Amino acid sequence: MTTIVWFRQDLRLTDNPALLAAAAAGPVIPVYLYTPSEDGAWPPGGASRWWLHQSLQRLDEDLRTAGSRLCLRVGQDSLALLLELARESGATAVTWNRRYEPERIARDRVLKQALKEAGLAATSHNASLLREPWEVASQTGGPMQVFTPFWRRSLALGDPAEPLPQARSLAAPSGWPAPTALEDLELLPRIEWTRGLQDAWQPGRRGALKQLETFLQNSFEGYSEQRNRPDLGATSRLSPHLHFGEIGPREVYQATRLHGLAHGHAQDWRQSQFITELGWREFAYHLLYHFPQTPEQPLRAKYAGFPWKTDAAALRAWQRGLTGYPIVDAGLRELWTTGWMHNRVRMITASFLVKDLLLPWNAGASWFWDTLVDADLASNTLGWQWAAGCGADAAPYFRIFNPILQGRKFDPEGHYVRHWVPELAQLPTEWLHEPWNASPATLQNAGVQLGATYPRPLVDHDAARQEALAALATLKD
DNA sequence: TTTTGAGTTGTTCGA
DNA sequence: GTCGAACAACTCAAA
Repeated sequence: MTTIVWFRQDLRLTDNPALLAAAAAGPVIPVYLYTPSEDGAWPPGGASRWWLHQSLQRLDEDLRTAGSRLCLRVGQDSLALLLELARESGATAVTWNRRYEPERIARDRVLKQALKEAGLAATSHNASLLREPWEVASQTGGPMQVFTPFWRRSLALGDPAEPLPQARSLAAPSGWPAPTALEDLELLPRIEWTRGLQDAWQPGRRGALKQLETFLQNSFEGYSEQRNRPDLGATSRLSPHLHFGEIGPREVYQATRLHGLAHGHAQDWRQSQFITELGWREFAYHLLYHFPQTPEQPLRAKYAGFPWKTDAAALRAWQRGLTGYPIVDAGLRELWTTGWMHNRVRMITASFLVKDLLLPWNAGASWFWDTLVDADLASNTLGWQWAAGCGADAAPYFRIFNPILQGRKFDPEGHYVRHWVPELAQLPTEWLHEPWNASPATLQNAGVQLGATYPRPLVDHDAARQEALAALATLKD
């Protein structure tokens, strides 16, 4: 039996249940279908497309090493493309690993039925989550909305399945479908702006494994404290690799277990902050699955009436890292340049957008969606709703980040700000996170002219905080 | 059914 | 400078 293996967000050969099952049954035709219109309101943004281009190239190389190749197609309709590929190749089965975006779930359900009606076997698998979103439930069978009990229940189900081995060999079909060039997917921008991405990342399986190994060796031990320091590079940076499935969470889980056992953490590696972060990824998918409206609508309905402002100039200043708050600007510039932002700084910049500027969280979510290489509908939605206070397990209304204190606390030497906001690099650390409070002589010595070489603060944080508290008070039913 | 305890990531104020 | 309390009320999960 020849099987079409439909790659989606599982761009790897190892721990890939769809591929393994197909390879056991006979020849396989690996395909990737680029159909952005099927992602509804959330087609991949520019940074994600760049990553996807690189990752598909790496996947094709890996498949060729295994005696196979990746067949690409572009279109509007996955079903039509799959039926056409089946006709061309004589394949009698289609298999894939599941995606969990609401739009995709609905389409996949229809598609699977249609494939079966067309006489093709159609099966799907789980490659991207430790547990299916419906496996974890409260005692009454409903969805969980608080992280800690969710994760406790998830762990109580036992360790997730071990990762699957790579298929030993991939038999080629009697004839390959007509080739489509990767360039025809037009994933790369017409204007060359991807230098910063290229310098920061190595997309693909090999880069993912290297990243994981480096992280476990160097940063796993002090992770629970150092992960909050954007100046230290102590996070795993696995998010884009996980998003595209170049490595699976089961593999990360097992590698962490092996590392933990080898380093004397026989009991407590499961409770480690790093494993808990995998738990947050699971929780994000759980929430997206059970509350499919949340990419657009606040989970807490009363927030639909929040008096957000409209201020295109302020939004643009935030997007470009020109708010006048150094830690905020550093984060947004890191994002713009590398397609990624440190998690602590994501919280700071998000809090600034929604609480200091009173701009809608959706505007921030959209910007992140366009600029992140790890843009993931589940995680992005959870993060922004958390920051805005309208999501599950949301921050209490009075938790408003002070960008000066956050900067001092988590970038104490100022290395992070100096790197991303070089026009402030000569300022003494004392004033780095609040340049407007430095004396004229200090500013002059550092070559800083507020309002000229670096913006004055867009808003006064203390006043903005009061305004946010007042706005939140209007929500009381 | 009712009750109870708890809830990723913070800041400010006053003693 | 340090420390603890207050900051709303709500929702969820489990007993």
